[in-house]
Amino acid sequence: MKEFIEYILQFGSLNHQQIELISKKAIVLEVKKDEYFSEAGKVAQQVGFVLDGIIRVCYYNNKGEEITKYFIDENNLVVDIESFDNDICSNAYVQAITDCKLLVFSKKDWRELLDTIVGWDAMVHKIISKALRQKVERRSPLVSEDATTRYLMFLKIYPNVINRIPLSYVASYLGITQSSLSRIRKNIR
Amino acid sequence: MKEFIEYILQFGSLNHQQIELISKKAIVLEVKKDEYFSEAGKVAQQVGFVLDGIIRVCYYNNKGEEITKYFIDENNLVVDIESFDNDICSNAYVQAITDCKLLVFSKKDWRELLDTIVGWDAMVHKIISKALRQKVERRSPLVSEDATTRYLMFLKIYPNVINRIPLSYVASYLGITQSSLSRIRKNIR
DNA sequence: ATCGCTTTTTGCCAAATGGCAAATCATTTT
DNA sequence: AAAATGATTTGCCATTTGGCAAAAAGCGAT
Repeated sequence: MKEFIEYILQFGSLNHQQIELISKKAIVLEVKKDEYFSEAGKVAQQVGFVLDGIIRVCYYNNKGEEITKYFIDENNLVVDIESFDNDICSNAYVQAITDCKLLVFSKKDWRELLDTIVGWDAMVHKIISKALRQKVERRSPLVSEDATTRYLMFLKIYPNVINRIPLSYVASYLGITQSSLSRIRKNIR
Repeated sequence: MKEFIEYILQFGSLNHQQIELISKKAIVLEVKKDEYFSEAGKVAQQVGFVLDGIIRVCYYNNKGEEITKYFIDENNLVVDIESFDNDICSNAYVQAITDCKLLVFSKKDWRELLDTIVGWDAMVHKIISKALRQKVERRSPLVSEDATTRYLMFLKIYPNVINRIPLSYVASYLGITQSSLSRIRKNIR
């Protein structure tokens, strides 16, 4: 819980009472390795915050290939915001790729907080904008780099992920095959 | 001007007086082909709206290659928001790639509007969020596709850009060489 | 330690893309 | 029209990456 409060206070200030209100709504949810936090074709119902573990967001492209869009590790928010906000079906799977412990808010509670806490709305906007900017900055530069550079960029961005998840997820994130990635790693050593 | 008002009204409602206030602050700016609207190393000073022409946003990567991050065509907002909001130096060039006519707001005027018009702040948030989401959705899927698919995706996203700009910009957007792109176009015909 | 399962590496060859320079095409200037 | 300039295409070959299947390595359960 402490981690989450610290996280949100980066984006604005709240008094004790407001923090208390928010804290009371959060519950701890465990999601086992390979289970889904939310799924394509369904409406996202929760906002989560990763206390422990690694999540990935993925989808299937036209050719049926599974593409990992990004990873989310400890002390980051996890929510399919487009789906959650607009009550529309998501087209992405949000999957735990290690056993995870999350702090979650139901949509009802989350909306209550937005209506109750003055300024929370603006803070959430900031949080979401920052997350979106991060997504642009992280994935889109990969487009113009070769496979080796992509892998090195991945290592910089997610330094504590590489040893905890299957190589195939990283390969699909980088847009290269698993065997290419394996060869690249050999060359780097 | 009409175009801009229509554009912003998609994101919320404003009364006549508010629209008047906003309209009064806007001025028309012409930017000639190849000139810059804002530059890397400087702080973005204006918010623009493209009335006519095409803009691109680009940067130089580690290897000194010029990378086009995205294009902005008619009836879209153009602003280096990170730089503009936080008064920090930008790392991207915003360049007219055809002769352009823009509607622009100075930072001072823009901030005055944010302080004056109730709800404008929220609308701007929505506009920026949508633009960010669009960037994620457009560029990042390219990572996992081959060059031909990337080009076809580009055509879908920017159908009225291809005949108005040099091929080299498209190639740098797609992360492929100009000669590869030329061959791909031959194969598609 | 062994078995069974999953993940990662490797070999072999094919396909895609890059690099560079020359040729072609298009557009503007004189 | 001719010349000059810039953009695009093409040829040739090198390099990178993919595809597929087998081998090797890692890991938990017995």
